[in-house]
Amino acid sequence: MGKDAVIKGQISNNIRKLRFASDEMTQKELAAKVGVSRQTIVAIEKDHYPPSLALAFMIAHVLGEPFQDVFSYKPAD
Amino acid sequence: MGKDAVIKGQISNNIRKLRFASDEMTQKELAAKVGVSRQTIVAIEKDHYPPSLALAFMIAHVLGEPFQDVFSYKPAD
DNA sequence: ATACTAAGTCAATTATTTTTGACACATCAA
DNA sequence: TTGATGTGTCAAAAATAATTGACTTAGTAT
Repeated sequence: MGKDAVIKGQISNNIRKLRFASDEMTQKELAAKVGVSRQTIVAIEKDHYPPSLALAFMIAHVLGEPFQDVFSYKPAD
Repeated sequence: MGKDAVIKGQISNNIRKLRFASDEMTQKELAAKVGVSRQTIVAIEKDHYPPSLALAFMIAHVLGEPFQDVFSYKPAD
């Protein structure tokens, strides 16, 4: 019931950094390229909730970075 | 409306193989270790739907394999 | 034959992710 | 000032992931 999703372990991402590294790509452009709404990109960048696995893969692909350079996971235990 | 999820690009996984490689771990055991139901593991192994990003990370972690050795993505374009 | 384990399936429900549309705010250019 | 762009936020709805419980099938053991 919390506003933000709680995960076992912690997922983080570098989308924002990599977006700027990738010719200053805007949220809107990234959203269009991966086929989701701009709000979805905002939410993911700000860790309001994690992307689906498919979306995570597409984002890494569009940013031209290996998956593990975009998303990382730190186990709880 | 389709029974199985359709993704842009193709996600596949080696959970089943790695489960056996990991001391013949059963679906039930894997489910318990990652904290989901057995049916969820069945569904993911059989590609009925993809796991959430968090679950994907936890599965890789429990199987003791790098993420990219468990899940792979083949872009549509 | 009976029982147990592993795996698969189905339906119905709950939880989470994603969408749309609207609005706000700051920066920059005309 | 006016307009455009980039970002952030909210609420309601739609789509998808995950749950529970029940049932089936195959293999293997007692």
